[in-house]
Amino acid sequence: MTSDKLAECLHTNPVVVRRTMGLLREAGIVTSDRGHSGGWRIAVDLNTVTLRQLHSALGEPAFFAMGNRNETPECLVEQAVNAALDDTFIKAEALLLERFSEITLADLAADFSRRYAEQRKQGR
Amino acid sequence: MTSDKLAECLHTNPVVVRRTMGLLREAGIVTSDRGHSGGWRIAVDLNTVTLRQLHSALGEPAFFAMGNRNETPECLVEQAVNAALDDTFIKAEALLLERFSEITLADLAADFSRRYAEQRKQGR
DNA sequence: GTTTCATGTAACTTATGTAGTTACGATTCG
DNA sequence: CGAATCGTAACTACATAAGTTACATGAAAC
Repeated sequence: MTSDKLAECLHTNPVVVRRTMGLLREAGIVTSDRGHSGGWRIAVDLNTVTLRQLHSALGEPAFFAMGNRNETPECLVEQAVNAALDDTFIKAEALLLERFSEITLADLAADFSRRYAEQRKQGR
Repeated sequence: MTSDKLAECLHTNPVVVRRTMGLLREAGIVTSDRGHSGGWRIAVDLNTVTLRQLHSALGEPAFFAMGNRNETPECLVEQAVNAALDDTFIKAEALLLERFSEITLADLAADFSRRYAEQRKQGR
């Protein structure tokens, strides 16, 4: 699929698509071809790609909105707060990563197919 | 403590302090007094205030950086992704809220005192 | 009662990060 | 060759949060 087509599907811009897909290509998850009949193609079995791999490929963006903390503050109050939160956030992140590594693109594809069949059955 | 003094401690601006502290006042956690020898005062026992209450008082800001999802998308792919993520994020949020409700300001104060004593012992 | 010191709050400015856009070069296929 | 497509740099637009200014309101000190 071309960047233009993907951008249309995602309601965004072809360049944004290329930027993001480029990261997936660096991780070996997709390939791209230039020129006529070029575009993006999945390079691996959907069963082998997990959300965790995608997250990693995309640069491990922060899970938490409160992650903008100074990790080595001089302030003792800040240190105490960090100590209290670190443990909590580390556990929550571990939980998220674990779940992410359990979900494959094949799972999502299967769920999509189910929803698609359901929608057709209802005559929409 | 005055907003000016707090702003200095927090390396921010007095108006920002008032905005935030105002939310805590609405929740009954602090009081404010105008005029001479005015400022902010804690209104409750530190043992009774949890991080969860603070979070709630501050308007329950989002925990997750990936929370900007359309909750009722037409797109079936989006629906499938949401279904996969919702469960995960709900569990993680529950974990965070649970931990937040276990941590009191008294806990933080105690940890601060410990750190302060430690620092003094080391002659800093 | 006037002065001084505070908060309360509206309005505006600044900073930051992300997404979007334009432009054009590089490459591939027909 | 020429059309299609990605690669990428550079710029713009936008949204959000923080910072700032300004001034009104209220309370204590003298």
